[in-house]
Amino acid sequence: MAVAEPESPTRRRAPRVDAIRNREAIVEAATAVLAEQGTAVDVREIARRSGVGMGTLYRHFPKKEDLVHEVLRQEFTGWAESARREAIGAEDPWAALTGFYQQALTGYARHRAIMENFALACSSPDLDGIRQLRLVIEELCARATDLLRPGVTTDDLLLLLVSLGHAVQVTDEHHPQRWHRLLHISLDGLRADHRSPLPADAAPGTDRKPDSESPPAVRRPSTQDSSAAPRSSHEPRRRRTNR
Amino acid sequence: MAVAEPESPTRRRAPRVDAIRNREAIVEAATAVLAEQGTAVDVREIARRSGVGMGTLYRHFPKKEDLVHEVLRQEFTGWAESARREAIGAEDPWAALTGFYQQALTGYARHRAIMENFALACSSPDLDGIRQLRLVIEELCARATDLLRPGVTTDDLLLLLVSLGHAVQVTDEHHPQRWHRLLHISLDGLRADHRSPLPADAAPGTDRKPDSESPPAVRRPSTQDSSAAPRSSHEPRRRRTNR
DNA sequence: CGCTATACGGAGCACTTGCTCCGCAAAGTA
DNA sequence: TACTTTGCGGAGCAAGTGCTCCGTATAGCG
Repeated sequence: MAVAEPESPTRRRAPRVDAIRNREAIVEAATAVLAEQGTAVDVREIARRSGVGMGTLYRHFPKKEDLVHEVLRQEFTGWAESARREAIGAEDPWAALTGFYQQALTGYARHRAIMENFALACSSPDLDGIRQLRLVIEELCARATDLLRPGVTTDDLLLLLVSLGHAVQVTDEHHPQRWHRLLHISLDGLRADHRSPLPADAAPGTDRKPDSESPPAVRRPSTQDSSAAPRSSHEPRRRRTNR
Repeated sequence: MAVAEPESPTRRRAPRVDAIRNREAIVEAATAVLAEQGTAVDVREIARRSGVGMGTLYRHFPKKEDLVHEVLRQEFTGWAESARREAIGAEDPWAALTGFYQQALTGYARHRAIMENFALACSSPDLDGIRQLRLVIEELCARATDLLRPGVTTDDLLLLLVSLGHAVQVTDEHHPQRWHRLLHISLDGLRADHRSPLPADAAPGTDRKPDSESPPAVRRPSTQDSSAAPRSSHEPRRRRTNR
């Protein structure tokens, strides 16, 4: 079957300069808008800010998702690179770790689209920048291993980052510095002077019986819900004999 | 001016039984749906699940917001009551505190609408249930004050709750137990054996210069952005002389 | 300059979602 | 039962949003 020709005989012209300029303007505007408002923005807003029509935007990025992906790719890659530079620069492993959190929470936790996707992407990183970021954290974790309490994993550090990132967003408007206290507390909790072992990640044979105690009345939103519900909760209630 | 008459001369009939039944069905369905999907649900979905038409739903709750508010009121109040019961029941202050977090994160952190509004509502609690919840935490904090590191406030505990609640939601699908490790770490960081003082909440004269170091390139989404931007970032780029 | 491949803009389509309107059914009353 | 008041359902409106279509402009090439 015909493979996409690596160098077609009928060479396509190089892209026009205005096309290149427009593409860059779109990405630039999208970066700002996605940082401010997250991925829920109206595409028209991006088009307006970049001074470009909808047609132009959609030729360069056929789906909104494509544009978002491109922006996130750039942002995460840039983040990973600067984080790696800082990590290499610091000689004290603990300072490197705390510095990483400071940088991340001060600089990136307010980027709405980044934080929206960071959590998702951590489980299945489809973006290369995220993989690189994970590598940096792995390295920080490895270097500080003697200072960290035993059993702390890269995933713990990542989840802490996501968790604190949310705290930053939540407090940003009214108490923009409050998250520092939480970071301080968490980092202290990570230190090696705590000998008590951390609970297992996935608990196959936990001693907590599934649903016997505290959580009252709030149903699990996910699947398995139906196992406890008397009827499929998506089915409309039987309507009373009307009219 | 005429106050709403406490007992009008023309007494309105009591509401019909079917109206009462429908109202309850709506609230019940809305509770489930809001827990599962958050406040972004389609109102039609609530109507369908409660076996009621749109007209009925909107007579009982003229705005979607009214329905959401009613559901959240009930949920937060129930949460606060059960939390208070548990807090009173426990004799060990530390066990009471950890038990509260366990209950909250196991039972309520998966309730999407609750978590959406919890953060917002903590700053300006418009719901009575949230105020009650805060009181419970205040009490837990006061009772455990000797076991907590100096300077820990109710707001710290609340922010920690919001932060960990997000961690629960994020990991719920693929690693449903992982948040326990983070809770363990955070609680250890809260203990009294840490003597290092926590950073100030709002830092009026912080020694960190505003924008001199780490945070690279990510613009603050909120106001004050314009102070650094060369032009109002909401204004479209000057279009090139076209056609 | 003239020609053509390339790129552009924005009206408009399709779909979603909050909410309304109104003809009709049913509960309550006598 | 006859009648009034209250309540009901769901089609449909208005506004928002992702995306397309197509007539027109322009960059690049000779």
